Amino acid sequence: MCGRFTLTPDSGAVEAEFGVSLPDGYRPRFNIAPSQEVLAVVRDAARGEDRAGWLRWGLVPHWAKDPAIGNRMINARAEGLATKPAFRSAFRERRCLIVADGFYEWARVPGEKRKQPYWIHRHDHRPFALAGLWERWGRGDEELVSCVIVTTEPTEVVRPIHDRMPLVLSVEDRERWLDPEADAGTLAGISRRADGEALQARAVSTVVNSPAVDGPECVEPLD
DNA sequence: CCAGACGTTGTT
DNA sequence: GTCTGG
DNA sequence: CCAGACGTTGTT
DNA sequence: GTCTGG
Repeated sequence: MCGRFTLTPDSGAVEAEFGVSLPDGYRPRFNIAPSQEVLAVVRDAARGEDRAGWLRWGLVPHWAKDPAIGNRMINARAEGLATKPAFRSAFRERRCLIVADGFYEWARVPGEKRKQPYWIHRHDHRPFALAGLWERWGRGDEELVSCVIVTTEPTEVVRPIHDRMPLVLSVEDRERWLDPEADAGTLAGISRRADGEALQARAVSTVVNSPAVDGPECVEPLD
């Protein structure tokens, strides 16, 4: 699955990769956890351009009575996007890119209780896009704009570590995912497999386990 | 009809 | 054990 | 995902 | 809001 990720490059590298200007408050992050603000790119149909902004991680559907439901809606299985009541409308109308340069997965250590965290990132350390959906909930002061990260089968590099991973989009699929006119077949094709081409995994310290720790020590190789 | 869920992961 | 919060 | 709480009353 | 279950 995907319950923690990183966005460590400086703002210039992110702007260059995605061709957008970043919102206020950008800083490199080494341990982004659910319920926190994540950087996302959405297509602004009115302006005919893509925009980057902050979304709260943990989808709160517009019909939710209690926004705390978002604490549990952090991932959406790609296989169910078109049919699950909680995701269906967002899948049709509100797809987005979640900007990351790596994500964490915890592997069970055979015969032990503890789990070993791994940081999965690109060889070239470029930032990339995770497939996401977003929603608006509430109005006025209460308004909450939230998102969920789509998960799928692991690629070769991730398979030994975990049985799910976020849907990493190729550069070409970013455009298809954001296209409001995208047809169901195209989206299903994209959802089937993450782009694992450039990914590698490194074991890291369990300091990353605590969401309160958000420094470079989270991604340091364990050696 | 109304009531109640609406989700994923991991673990058993 | 299960839920909430980060 | 993991960490940490999990409760009420009354008194300060 | 919309679907499923009773």
